[in-house]
Amino acid sequence: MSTEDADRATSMRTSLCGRVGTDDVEERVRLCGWVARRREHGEHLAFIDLRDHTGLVQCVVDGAVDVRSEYVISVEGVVKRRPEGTVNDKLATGEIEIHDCTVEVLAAAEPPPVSVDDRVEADESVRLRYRYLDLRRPHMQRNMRIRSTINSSLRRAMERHGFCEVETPLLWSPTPEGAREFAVPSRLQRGSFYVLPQSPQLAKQLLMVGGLDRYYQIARCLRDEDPRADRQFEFTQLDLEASFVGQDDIIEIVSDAVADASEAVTGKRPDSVERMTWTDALNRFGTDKPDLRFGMELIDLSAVFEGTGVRAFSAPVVKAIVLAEGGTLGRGRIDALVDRAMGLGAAGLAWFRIGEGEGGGLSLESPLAAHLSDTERDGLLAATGATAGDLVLVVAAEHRLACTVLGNLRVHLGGQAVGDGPHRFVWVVEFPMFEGLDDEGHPIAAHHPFTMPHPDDVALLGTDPLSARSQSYDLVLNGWELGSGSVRIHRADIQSAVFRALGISVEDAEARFGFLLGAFRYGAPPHAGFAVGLDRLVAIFCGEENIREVIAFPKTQSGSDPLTGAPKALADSALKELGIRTVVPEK
RNA sequence: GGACCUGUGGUGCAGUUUGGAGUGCACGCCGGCCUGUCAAGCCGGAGGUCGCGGGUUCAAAUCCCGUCAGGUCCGCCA
Repeated sequence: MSTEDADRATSMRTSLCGRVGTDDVEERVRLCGWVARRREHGEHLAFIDLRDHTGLVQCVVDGAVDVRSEYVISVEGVVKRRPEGTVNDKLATGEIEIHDCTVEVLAAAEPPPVSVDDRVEADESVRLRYRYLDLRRPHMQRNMRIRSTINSSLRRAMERHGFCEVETPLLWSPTPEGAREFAVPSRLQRGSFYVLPQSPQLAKQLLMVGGLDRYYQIARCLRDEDPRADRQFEFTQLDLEASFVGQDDIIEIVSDAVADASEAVTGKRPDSVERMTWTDALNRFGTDKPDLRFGMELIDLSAVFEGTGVRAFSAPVVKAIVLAEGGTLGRGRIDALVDRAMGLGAAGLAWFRIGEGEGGGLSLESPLAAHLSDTERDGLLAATGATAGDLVLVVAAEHRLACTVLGNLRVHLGGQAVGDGPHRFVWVVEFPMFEGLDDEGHPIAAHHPFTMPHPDDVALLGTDPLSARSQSYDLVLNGWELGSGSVRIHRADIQSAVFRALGISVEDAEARFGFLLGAFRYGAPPHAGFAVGLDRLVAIFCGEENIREVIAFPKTQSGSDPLTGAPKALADSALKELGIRTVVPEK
């Protein structure tokens, strides 16, 4: 991480706690910060560890100085080398200390309800209630600064590529479809509402029609969907859109930007970013966001069990994963895996412990083993390549389900903590245009209705829409979806065909997206774009498994903010002004 | 909307399985001692609606029901 804190001298301080060193010996300094700890040694000697965002420095003071934990003080004194034998090599400033100190209390403090020490764990709800104290912890300071470093390197990358930063409205127009939107009542037009944008998607397309050529923004997006470890109501994206570009141009630009960010944080650029098709990702990893840090790829056993007599394997697709040395898993653990698979929709999960057979071969141990023919047993062993001590897990189901269930088990069994290992970026391309059917039998847009179909599949829109691929692409890092983008439709005929496939009538489209379609009538350049989820990117670079650790003031899973108490009831007068009556469900 | 986990002095935990007096540990806090500590040390002290409500019982932190809060996940996230 680059920490260029040149000269931070102000009218109140001459240096920073963590920056005072042996070069400053015999210098007179004035430092400001918080009292991290105080160690008393009788009437006329005490040590104060003074903390600011750069670190700790030890101040030697008279025992009469009455300062306590988290007092804000300024200390003026002389930097001295520490006496022989008292150097603390656990401290960056451990070779020196501040002597002859004059201490001024700038603000007294009550004992903090949560420890500011990184080594002391605290419950997250307490941390969030006192987030301002939690943020003082070196760990949170580090995360906030990594986030800032990433932001600035992304901005620099975008500027270098000729992108223009434009701010788009937060008060936007409802476009029913997609994520649930946060509504904002209009005071001047009672009964009407703005919504907070799920993303600046439509705005940035209008910017392309507006001839901006290349737009970017570090944009806040808001979606009223249940929060998770990797999701908050509001989140931040590096949002971008460019004209006269295709998929490869966007992939190149975004790859370059995230490589810059990676280099800014870790000091080295990631290896060239792989690409795989959505179909490959599903078949090999059982997910559209593969974690490439480990193997355990899905193995297709459909051919082995074609026409099988084993009822459990009579399904369109039979797939497996091998858990190396998983044979030692007890029945309890295995049963839990079966439950997990069934919870994900599988009819069951078959398992085979691989053992040493007679005559040097391999044997299968499983409730199903006796039902397998010799050919099936050999086929299973050959296809999986499993060896003695391994555990083979098999799911037989419809194709998509078999893949996703095993993909889930693969991550569950083989996945590592977010912070572990290298950063394995991968582009997943050629997503399907549509995913499944809605209640009325219309295909559901996989990305959004403005996504350009794959050039080879335009004709499929009218005949077999579910087989049509799109020109959309996701960036995946270590199993986390970092962002997605697509080439957009700029031609009216293709847009009509997509709306038709989606079951959106001309009137419907006009009512919902009329402003965009209108804009497209006046000369829309071919354009494409992307959005990088910054919270997730920062979390991974910080080694965090939860994005709340990289957000200054996050909300809980039920959407409240323990610090402010939000959300709260509005005063009746405010409601009246907005023309709102609330209906609270009876308890 | 659903499943599971957690809730015990300011903080982190043990105690809950097998009901028997708010019992214990560590940190912090307050007071005292201490001139080279560095998560200082030693001595003493204060601090509790065992999340909340109900039930079972002679007796509930402990068992049962409900509820609230936090977390993980499913649904949801064009």
